[in-house]
Amino acid sequence: MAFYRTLHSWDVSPDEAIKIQNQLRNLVKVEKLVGEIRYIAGADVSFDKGSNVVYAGVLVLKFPELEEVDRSLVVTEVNFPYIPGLLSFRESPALIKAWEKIKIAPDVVMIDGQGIAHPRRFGIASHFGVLVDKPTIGCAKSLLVGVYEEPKGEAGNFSYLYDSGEIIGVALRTRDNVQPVFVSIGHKITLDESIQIVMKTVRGYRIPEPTRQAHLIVNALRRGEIKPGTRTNPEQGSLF
DNA sequence: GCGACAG
DNA sequence: ATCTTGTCGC
Repeated sequence: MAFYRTLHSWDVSPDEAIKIQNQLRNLVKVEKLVGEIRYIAGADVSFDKGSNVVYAGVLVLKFPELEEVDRSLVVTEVNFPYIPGLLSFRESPALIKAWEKIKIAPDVVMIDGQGIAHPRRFGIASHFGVLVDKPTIGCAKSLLVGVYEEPKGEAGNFSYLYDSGEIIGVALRTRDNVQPVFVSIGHKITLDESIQIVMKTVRGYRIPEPTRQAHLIVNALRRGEIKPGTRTNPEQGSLF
């Protein structure tokens, strides 16, 4: 039963959603991580074609081993459409439902989407971070806003992402000569730490393990290959 | 008005 | 996001 706070309704119009973002953006904190990282979580959602059924999941991995220690998978419905800049209002409700069932609260959460690399500096990673009051990192596969120079070809190189003259994130090469990912601060973390953590959780694929594993698991859930629930669910047997 | 636009 | 086989390159 991980903690989270309700700061607003999800049953809002796009215009109201924008107002909420402009209000909550002031709650985002940029600060160094406190203490060592013991657990890192990955969160993602999956959909069927033109369906409003959402399959959401939060996976908790031990750091730096990246072995799964907890998971929460839920199936719900959504009606808010996908609108660039308002992704959080479509995916966060389901992610929060999965989050509240987690037993092991992670020290940092990696989310498939932008953090402050957003028009109003309040992408889904920042929004989710503020709601669960945990450090979060935004790791997106494509660009939403900003300009950047192509980073050098080898893994580990990055170039800053700028928007309106300010640095909002980086284009980070996680694999040699492979399309970079876009990393930005979500909440309660620094950009440097975010970059380091992403690189430390990359295991041979472009996408770092937390979000990659979360993506694989919610897709398996959508295809009916696995059932919703928690790692500590009686129906699923014991932990180890 | 035109083009861009996380998942 | 999702629909999908083969194909090019390290």
